[in-house]
Amino acid sequence: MVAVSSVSGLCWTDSVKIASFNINNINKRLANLLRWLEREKPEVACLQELKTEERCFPAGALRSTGYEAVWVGERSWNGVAILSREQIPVVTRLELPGDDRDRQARYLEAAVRGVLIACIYLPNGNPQPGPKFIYKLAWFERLIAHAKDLITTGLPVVLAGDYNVVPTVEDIYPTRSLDKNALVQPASREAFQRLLRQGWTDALRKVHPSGPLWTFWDYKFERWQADKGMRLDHLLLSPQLAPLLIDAGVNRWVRAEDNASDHAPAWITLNL
DNA sequence: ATGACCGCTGGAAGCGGA
Repeated sequence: MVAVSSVSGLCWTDSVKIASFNINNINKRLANLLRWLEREKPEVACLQELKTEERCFPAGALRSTGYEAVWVGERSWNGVAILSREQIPVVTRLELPGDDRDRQARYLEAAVRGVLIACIYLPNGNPQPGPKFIYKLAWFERLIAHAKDLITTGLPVVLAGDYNVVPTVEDIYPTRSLDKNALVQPASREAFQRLLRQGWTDALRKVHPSGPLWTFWDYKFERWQADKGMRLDHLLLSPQLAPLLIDAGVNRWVRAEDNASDHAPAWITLNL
């Protein structure tokens, strides 16, 4: 918990930082992850692309840094985790409802500090068109259906993760070379907008209504050095949480480090 | 516009990623 003064200056309230970070292999980048946790000290961190079998998840190193964790994983690909400082997250779901045959580790849900946290790794969908794009859109429909159930409960919920969607033209550097890419397709953007219209607030855009807010820079073609990125990682707030939003941003310094993931953490602070 | 990345798998090029 970090104490921050209220607008009135007459009282103090507790601010809770919640972050989402596509780590791109948690064991390969464990030192990067621990540096980020120690410097930024989020109360809650949602991680995607663990790329490790469950038995190789570095729970001990995280506990030594002050974080309890829950996770789902599979060999080589995917994998998601929810980290919480000094409090064990209470798992409510280990998979996204709607398709019993889908074994990919892309969804995890847990209660932390009175908030329901969903950690999301939405399928990339490339190449487009093709079966992977069909899977992406089908997964998106399952997410939209489940998100509707969550919002109906009236609980405080954060939907955090790598959505693999560039929501608008303002969320990517100027280019035409990706026009066929799954991340910018009208069907992908329409699904994201339909999710928002249930009543979710896109927290980073609420705090920063316009301008670049990149969370991903491709390893190829020196995209980081040229600051040609995209906004793919999003934290969506249920209606009762939206008024509690204090601040939001991107920890860009993480992307500049040696051995960095191609994503940087996106974060919010809430006045709980 | 295209493209020169990264890491894993398997044991070589091919893949997934975005």
